[in-house]
Amino acid sequence: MKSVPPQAAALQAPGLRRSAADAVYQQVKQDIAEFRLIPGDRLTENELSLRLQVSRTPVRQALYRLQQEGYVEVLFRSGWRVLPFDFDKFEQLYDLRILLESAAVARLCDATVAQRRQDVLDGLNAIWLVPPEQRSADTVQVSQWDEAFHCALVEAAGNQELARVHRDVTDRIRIIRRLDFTKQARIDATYDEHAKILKAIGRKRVEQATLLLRTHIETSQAEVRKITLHQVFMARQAK
Amino acid sequence: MKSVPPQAAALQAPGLRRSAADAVYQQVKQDIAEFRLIPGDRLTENELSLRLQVSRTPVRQALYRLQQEGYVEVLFRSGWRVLPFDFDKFEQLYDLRILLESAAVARLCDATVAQRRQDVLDGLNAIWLVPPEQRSADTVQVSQWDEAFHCALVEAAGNQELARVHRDVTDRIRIIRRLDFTKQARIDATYDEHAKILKAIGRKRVEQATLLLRTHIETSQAEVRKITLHQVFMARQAK
DNA sequence: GCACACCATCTTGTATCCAAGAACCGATGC
DNA sequence: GCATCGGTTCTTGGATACAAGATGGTGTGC
Repeated sequence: MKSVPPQAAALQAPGLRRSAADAVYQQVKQDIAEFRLIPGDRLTENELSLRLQVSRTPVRQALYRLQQEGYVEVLFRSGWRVLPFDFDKFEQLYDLRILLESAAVARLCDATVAQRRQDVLDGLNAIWLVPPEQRSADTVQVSQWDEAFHCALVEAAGNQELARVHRDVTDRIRIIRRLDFTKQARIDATYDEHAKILKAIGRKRVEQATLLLRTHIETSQAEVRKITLHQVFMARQAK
Repeated sequence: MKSVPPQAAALQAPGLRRSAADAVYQQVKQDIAEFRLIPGDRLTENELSLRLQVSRTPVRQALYRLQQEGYVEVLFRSGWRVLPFDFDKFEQLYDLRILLESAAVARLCDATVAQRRQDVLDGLNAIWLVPPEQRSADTVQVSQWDEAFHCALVEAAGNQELARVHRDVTDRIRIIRRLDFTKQARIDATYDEHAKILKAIGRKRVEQATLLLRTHIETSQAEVRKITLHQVFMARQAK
């Protein structure tokens, strides 16, 4: 008989061998992003290991990884805490995001555009350069596409390290960024602005493309600035 | 693999309470940076725990952290390996560094310079704006000051997230960057260029300061591009 | 009622134990 | 001589045991 340690079904991704520690990491990160764990919440390793049916070892591995990435902190012999909201930090992450994406778009406008980059741009055009009646009204869908849009631009610029840092930033602002996609007006604006940016890149207008991108992100940043803790709580209740 | 002497003493930092896992992390990272562990070297958790006189638990914690930061990789049930040199990656990290530091310096030149930033600049001036006869000839010292110079500029710009990413980049390129400070000519150039950059920042010449900085880093990048694996090995033998 | 000491409980940090599989080495068949 | 099979050792991933200290509640002195 094959002895298998008891594990929650959610931890066994079919066809994808990942360690228990990875599974715990993904789960907790998702719990934070989807407001099941609220910034400021306390948690213990025992609690998590009981809930996810693994021992403390992979739980600890996951928590330390999340700590390094700035999601949680360990209180010496006194449990863990999901880091409280720090609006300054979001502001700085948005700043960093503008810097990284502007640089990426500037490079995309360069004369020497590889075929692979063109493929990426074609793929994005197929999503964002569509007639108004073909636009998606699904907020979750548009939210995911928006992330993918910005990540794809950076990936296509060719610097993997830059792309990695950008992915980290994307992960960290996700929790607050998604609150920006609840209004239809913001979705429409996103379609309009992404279309303009793509057209500018296609015509290799460096100045125009970077300016449009910067304005686009700053608009989102300004919206996020209006978000209050109260609103975060409301979004959680709605789940 | 070259046998490394036990360094249990280094694990007991007096007055500084840090966990065994932190100590192992620092030790291994330093071993890599100082060529005691060469890219490509294999190592096992048992070996490390014996050498550093701790159990496998903190060793594993440290290794996983180093893996996340891109220093080592785990081979499933077959030990660990210091990641081989990837010159493309260094190139990309230098690119990213130029981007981050240029942005920081541009902000430092802004009209609204806080007092704290001025303090940082004064501190840097005291080191780099000295008469030629007062310049340090100690390559290790200058190498450390060089790192501190660039990090201080970024810190002073006020975006902590940007500074954090920049610190990570600094850590990752250290191993190859220090090979750039073996020649006296490069040390002299560093003094000259840092002085020019500081003066430009002091006069708030944005264009001039960022251009000088970019050229300064690109020079270093070009030197690094000439470095071969052979040279890395030589530097190690000299230890 | 209130401050304080003390003790039981809880939590993380570290050590050790076990399971599953990779690697290696030697014997064996031909 | 050479390939192959088998088992022994080694390695990581995970589970459990133990240690040191933080926490919180309770009882006591006043």
